[in-house]
Parts: sequence; structure tokens; C-alpha cells
Amino acid sequence: MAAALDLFARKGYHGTKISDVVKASGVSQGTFYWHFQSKEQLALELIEGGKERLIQVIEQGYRKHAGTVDDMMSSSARLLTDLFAFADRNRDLMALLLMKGQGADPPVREAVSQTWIAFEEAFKSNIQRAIELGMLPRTNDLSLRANILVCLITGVLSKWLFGPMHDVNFQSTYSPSDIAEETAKFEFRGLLG
Amino acid sequence: MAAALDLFARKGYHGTKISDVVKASGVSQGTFYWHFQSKEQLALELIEGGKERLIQVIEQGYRKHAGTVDDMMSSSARLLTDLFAFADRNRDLMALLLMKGQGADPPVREAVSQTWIAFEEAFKSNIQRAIELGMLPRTNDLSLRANILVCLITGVLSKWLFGPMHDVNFQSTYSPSDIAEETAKFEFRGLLG
DNA sequence: TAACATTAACTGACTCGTCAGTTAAGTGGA
DNA sequence: TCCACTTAACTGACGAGTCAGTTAATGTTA
Repeated sequence: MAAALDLFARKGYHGTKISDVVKASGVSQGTFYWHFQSKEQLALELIEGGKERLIQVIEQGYRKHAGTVDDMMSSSARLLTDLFAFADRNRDLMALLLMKGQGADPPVREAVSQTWIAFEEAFKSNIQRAIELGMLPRTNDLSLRANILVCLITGVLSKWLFGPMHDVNFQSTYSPSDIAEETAKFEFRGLLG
Repeated sequence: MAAALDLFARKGYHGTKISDVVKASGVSQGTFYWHFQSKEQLALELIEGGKERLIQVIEQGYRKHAGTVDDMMSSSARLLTDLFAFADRNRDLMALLLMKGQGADPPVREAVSQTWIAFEEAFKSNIQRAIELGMLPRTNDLSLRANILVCLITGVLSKWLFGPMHDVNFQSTYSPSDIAEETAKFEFRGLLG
């Protein structure tokens, strides 16, 4: 239910009343409880669905062939552009995952955490692949660097989407590809060093 | 009230009942409302106090003299080590600022936002200073890079403190200075490029 | 120094609005 | 007449905030 996601994103889990969701989607409360077991269940379904779509974006960016350093930069930038464009199209989802999920009850928080763990895994296998293809140097602290990279990406994502005020309607002056390119440069230099 | 901060950090704003705070601090509910106007007021006071201490840490790291590139690296690492050590000592505060603040009511969220805006400003003036001292190149997209840097730092901070599961009791395998050094390398290469 | 006054600090049972979830009673299509 | 679906009024729990009163410490007066 898109209406519910919008509300969760704007008002947070606890700030969103079932009565609001119901009003926004034009059905009555009973109808809601016919479709969903509970408020929590609704949130979990939203997150689960979002997670799958998010992971798909990253997995599609999986590098398949070796290439030059420039290739690497541009494929990184492309993956990030895809990711940022996806995030832009789904800012309600991203708001829930990046910020508002924290205000929710344990099971919902758990689902959000699982999403980021999956995200990190997907990214890690991309980096691993790049190393195997000889595009990145082997280092012993790979996992730490991969970690830092993911932090960088989610951090940039948060601020680019929601600005300093964590406002869901925030409009950045940068386009997805602007941000992606600049972030890719950071990534590239950081990982390569 | 340290007890309250601990609870906010672990359970989030809405997850924390006044009755819990009261139980944890060993006073009665009436006493609580004699000391604090409201639950919200309590949270605001906690955040305000934390903000001041946090900003102090960064401002103390203010670069005062020009130096070599190595100087820059080490002073960056020192500032980050201070910051990370502070965060480690105050993980309840950081949990509230980095994660749990999002679940709260608008005034509390606003206070959290203001804290990060101040954080960013403090960092920006550090970078500005480094540019004036000729330690960093002048670029036109400084503000974007500064932004990305702050994202990197808060992102790393979150994951280092709370791990993938956003657990306040998470113990990282890295020490403050390990993380600070690795992050500083990332920062350094990212900013210099 | 004893009796009384004042006030700051504290208590815990209570109120009262809010909201997730329920239910009994429809409605329309096959 | 069964079934998928919808409705609006209802319930009950929960939790923030209140309040009438207790305690103890510090004046104040006679």
C-alpha cells in the first residue's frame, strides 16, 4: 500500500496511525485488518518488498569482465547512478530504511537491519569480484574497507535524499549522476590507495 | 539523567516509557515531573547537552598551523581519533543522535537535526581552514566534498559503534584509532584528489 | 527550646485521551 | 445462499501527565 509507505516515511512508524493510513487509502479500518494481520505486518511487508528491489539494483551492477581503471570508474559510477536513481524514485522506502525504521518496534527494526546486511553483502561481492578480476589490489583489511565504503554510500544517500533536516521532501541541487560520480571518485581513491 | 539516556538509546524515544525511566532512576513518577516539564523536555535537554560536548571535540581539533601533507594526515587522524573515542565513551548519546532520534516527535527530531547541522559546520570550518593554509587544493565543489566527508564520518561512526544490527551494545573489533586512521586515509585521498 | 510556618523534594494512585485491534451487521456478485 | 469484501461503531489497554498529600529540612516567633 503506497499510501501507508508514504505516511510511514513522513511521520515515522509510531507517528502513523492506522486511522490515517485507512483515511489516505480510502478504505475503512476493518478492511485494513482484513488485508493485513497488523500494523507491524504491514511495515514488514513494505520493507521486505523494498529490500528485494534494492538488492536487485545492486546485483544488476555486478561486474562481469575485467577492464581498465577507467572502466572500473565508469562502472562504479554507473552502479551508483542506478542506485541513486532507484533511491530517488523510492524515497519513501529509503526514508523508512535509512531513518524512520529506527523509531519502530523491534521486529521492524530487525527487518531494516536485515535489509542493510543484505545490501552490504551484495556490495561486498561486487568488490570481491573486482579484486578477483584484478581491478582492485588485494588487501588484508578488505572487509574494513568494504565496510567504510558502504558507510560512505549510505551516508551520502541519506544526506542527498533528505538533506540536513531529514526532510522526505528535500530536493537536492545535485542529480543522481552528479552525486554518483563524485561518490565514485571518493570510492575509487579510497579503495585503491 | 544518565538512566534515561540509556533507555532512550536502547529502546528509542517511543519505546521508552516514563514509568521505565522512573523505575531505572529509582524515583517516583511525580518526582520526574517535578524535575522535567515533560518527556520531550527531557529528551531535548539530553540532546542539547550532548551537542555542546560533541561540537567541543571537533573545535578542539581545529588546525592552527600549516604543515606538510604528513602533518595533515596525522592531524586528521588525531581529530578523528578524538571524535571516535568521544563517541565510544558516549554511545548512548550517539545512539540517540545517529539512530533513535529519528523515531521521536518533531521537536526532538529538529533538535537532532540541529546537532548534525552544527557538526557539519564545525567540520566545514576545519576544511576551510586547511584550504586557507594551503594544505588542501581549492575546488569549486568544496561544499559537496565536505558533505560527502561528513557522510563518510557519520556513516563509519554508526557502523563502528552499532554494527550491522544497530545494537547499542555492539563491540567492534577495531579500536578508535584503528578506525580513525583508516577513515582518515579515505578522507585524505577523497579530499585531495 | 518547643510550637508553629514555610517550602523544596518527593510519592503513587489516579485521570483521560489515544489508538491498535475487534465485531456485528451489511452489500453485491456468482 | 454462500462467500469475498467492506463498513462504522465499539472495546480495552496503555501511557503521559496530574494531583492531593507526605516528608524533612530550615526558618520564625514567643
